[in-house]
Amino acid sequence: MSPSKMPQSPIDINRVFHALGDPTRRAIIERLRDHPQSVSGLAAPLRITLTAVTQHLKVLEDAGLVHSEKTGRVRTCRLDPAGFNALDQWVRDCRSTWERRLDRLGAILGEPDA
Amino acid sequence: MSPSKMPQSPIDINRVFHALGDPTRRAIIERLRDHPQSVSGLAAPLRITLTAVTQHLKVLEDAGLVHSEKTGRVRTCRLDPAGFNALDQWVRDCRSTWERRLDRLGAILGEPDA
DNA sequence: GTGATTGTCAAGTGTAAACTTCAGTATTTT
DNA sequence: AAAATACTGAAGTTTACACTTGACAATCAC
Repeated sequence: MSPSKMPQSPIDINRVFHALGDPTRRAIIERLRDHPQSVSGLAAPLRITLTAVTQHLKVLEDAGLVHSEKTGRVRTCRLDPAGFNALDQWVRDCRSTWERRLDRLGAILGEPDA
Repeated sequence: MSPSKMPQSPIDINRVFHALGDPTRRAIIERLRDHPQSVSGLAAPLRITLTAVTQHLKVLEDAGLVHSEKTGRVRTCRLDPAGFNALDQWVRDCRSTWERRLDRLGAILGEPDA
């Protein structure tokens, strides 16, 4: 594993959920779904200061949900698949467990006298 | 649509994310993955009071992630698919948008002179 | 250069919410 | 009936965090 290939630490699902727990941050994410945005571009429709947006972006980046890079004086933000993959995995895990339970239930119902 | 078939209001994704934003509540959910539990059964491994667990359960139920019913003096809690379906849908929506973007990118790269 | 745009940092405020305590209500056990 | 079990409700505390202000840094436009 080349160290140069590990820019961000492995996703902490804790951070992901905390990040998504805030409505403003989800609003930011849904804006980023359309296309990458600058910080002020993201701030415009939200009724909060630029500073607040920057703080939200920090949380989203630490969660691996957003990636950004600064070119000149403008920071361009885009969605980062990493966090979403982790989230998807968590949901999948939850679902798989109880589908297994349903399968067992189905087996029992299917063979009532086994 | 029979009114008797609509026991809980439609899922509010806002509540779902808020509910999952707390580590203790996710711990509760992961315990419920194994099998249904009583309130005190859930409280045992957590280092908080029974009251706190009850409060967390209220949040989880309002989010449609947990369903419970009281029989005698014991309340039995189990996972509720409704909230998880809504969550899954949200993740899917997010992912689909940017995969469409990747498709467009792929199309452009595939036909550089179209 | 001057001035406008774009963002960052440090420090403070205010509120939501996670948790506690304590008192109370049903149920089950003996 | 008395005691234990399993919760529930009201009210207070304390911490976390969303947001602001104000000062500053860097880049672009003129």
